[in-house]
Amino acid sequence: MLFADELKSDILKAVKAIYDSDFPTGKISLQPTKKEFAGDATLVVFPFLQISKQSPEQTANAIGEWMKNNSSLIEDVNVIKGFLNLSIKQNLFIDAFTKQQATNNKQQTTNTTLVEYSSPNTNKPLHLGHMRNILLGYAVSEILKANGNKVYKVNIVNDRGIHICKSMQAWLQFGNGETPQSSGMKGDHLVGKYYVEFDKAYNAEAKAMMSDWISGKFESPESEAKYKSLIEQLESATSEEAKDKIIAEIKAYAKSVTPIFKAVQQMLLKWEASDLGTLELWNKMNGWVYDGFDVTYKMLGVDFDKIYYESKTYLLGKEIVAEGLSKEVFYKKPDGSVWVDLTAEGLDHKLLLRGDGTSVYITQDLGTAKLRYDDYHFDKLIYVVGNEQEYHFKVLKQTLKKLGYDWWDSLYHLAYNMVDLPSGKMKSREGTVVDADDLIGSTIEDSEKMTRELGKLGDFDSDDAKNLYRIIGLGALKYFILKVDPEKRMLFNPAESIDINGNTGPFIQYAYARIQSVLRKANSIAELSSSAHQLEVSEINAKEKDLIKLVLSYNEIIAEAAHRLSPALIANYAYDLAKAYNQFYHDNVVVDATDISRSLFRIELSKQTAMAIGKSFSLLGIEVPERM
RNA sequence: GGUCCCGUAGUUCAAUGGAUAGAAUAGAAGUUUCCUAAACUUUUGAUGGAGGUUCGAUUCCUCUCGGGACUACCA
Repeated sequence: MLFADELKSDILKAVKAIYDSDFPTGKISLQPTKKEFAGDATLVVFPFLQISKQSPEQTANAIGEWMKNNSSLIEDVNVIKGFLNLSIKQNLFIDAFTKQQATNNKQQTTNTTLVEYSSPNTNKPLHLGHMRNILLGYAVSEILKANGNKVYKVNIVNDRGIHICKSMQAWLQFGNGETPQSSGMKGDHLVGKYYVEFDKAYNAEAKAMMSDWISGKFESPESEAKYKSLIEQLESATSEEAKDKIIAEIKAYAKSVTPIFKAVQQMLLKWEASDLGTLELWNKMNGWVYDGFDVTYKMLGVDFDKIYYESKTYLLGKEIVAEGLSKEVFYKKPDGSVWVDLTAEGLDHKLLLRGDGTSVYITQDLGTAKLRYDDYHFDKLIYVVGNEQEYHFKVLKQTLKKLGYDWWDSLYHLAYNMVDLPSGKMKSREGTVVDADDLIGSTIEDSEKMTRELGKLGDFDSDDAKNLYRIIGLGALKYFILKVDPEKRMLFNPAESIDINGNTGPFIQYAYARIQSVLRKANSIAELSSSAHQLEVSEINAKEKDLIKLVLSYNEIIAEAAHRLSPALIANYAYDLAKAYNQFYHDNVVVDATDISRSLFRIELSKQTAMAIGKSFSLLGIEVPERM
């Protein structure tokens, strides 16, 4: 809050003077005064009652009286119940505002922070869930940067494994050599298409196989034995639940022995053996995907300082596992698998290495965490990952702790909840995902439609207009996602698309564009631009004061948002600015040739407001238009 | 079963333990001689339930009812 430190210091003096008692600064509760009451800052006096031994009103009156007589900050006070409302002298706001330009004091820290976000698989295009991740990761990075941290944005691409082999196999079987060029499809969509093709073929083959089994035809003695034993279990199962479980097991088994799946498994083995043909195909298809992702990342305006590839890092964790074994913090089971016992930490036993010596997800994450520490010696490593992986990150941290890495507590899992559709959860298998590129495209189309309906095109040429639709569409989309607290599930209705009125990106963009228009008008008035007048006002009205307060709280908001890793805070701040400006605008003539010093002041206020909006939005990765 | 997250106007979202729980949208009613009406003004309407701690609880604790996630030799 504005002047909080100065006020607190005076309040302490008051308490000392009246009650002859020292009070801990941290326990002073100061908050902005609510709109309905007179004043700028409100002191909650309940904490002082122990010292004062008086009623809340009496205490508030006593402190208020002292402040009014002795504090150089205070103009007036009023008491309502246990709340002391303090009115701060107007000229302090004016002074602070006019000095603002010179003292844009951004705190500098030497903290190195890594933010990992996006982390896509290379077998399908990005969807709405990824967008929440990407926008959150980018915004958090920018906010930390603005607060003086040294930030590196990193991405880890899951470019290897069974999933990409599925797309590759389907492409070989059904692709007829189709490429992004030949099909005109974006590379990631093309590869995603074959992932779906795989799933179709896979299910069809499994179904055929099961009907063969039912009619007594078996492609191998192993299947026959397995099937018959499962059927026996099914017959002896008593509960519906147990039966369902066995049926699911039969289905899973059928899938695992389909020809297409066996081909995929072969392919993975060949990949791991560095088979040239397989690697070539893998490189080719991953290349398509990267080209596709790049388009989407660019469209979203996000970037990375370093990209890690799992194909290069997936073996790293094994050394750590060996190290843990030698330190005896891990243990080996008779089958050769390696485990860590985290029951003392309230977790469970966790597998770190398979019996056959291959690594699992957590093995890789141990490895990449260490690699990153060696690369950057970070003070903090923030993982932007869905909250369904909370358990995973707890295990990861505790395991690193057990290994004795003193940076284990620098890892932070920034968890976000899933995005719901009106029809329920998004499921890629059921085709109920909202594709990121489609969504961006349709939002931009909507903004175009909206703009045309409003007849806003004016003197825009077609490139300008196109750019504007893009800025507004993306602004609406990004703001919509970022204004929601990450921990909350959020509901997204693609049919209704994105709001463009109300607490939205375009509302704020509009306020910005309007200010630019005001500033253009100001420039066109020769008297003002050539004027030697100083920025001088002695009095301000309520709307001006509201706006000044907001503009001046910029640094504080950034610090708070960085502390809480909360883009939503910035989004709300930008909205408050836009709203306060609109209200200010309707109550005041900004550019008034008859009152030059007043105009200069209001123009400066407009400028500062626009800057604050622009900076806030740039932290969120949202562009702001010069006109709209 | 165990662990974790979420329940706030019809709807989508806010609220470091503080005042009469804010916005937006939808509904009702207004405002364009003026720098952008994608704006502004007025109005109707909510903390799942029961206890507890506190001067004071949407917030903290316990129980309960709903929704979800995790609890894989998948990543």
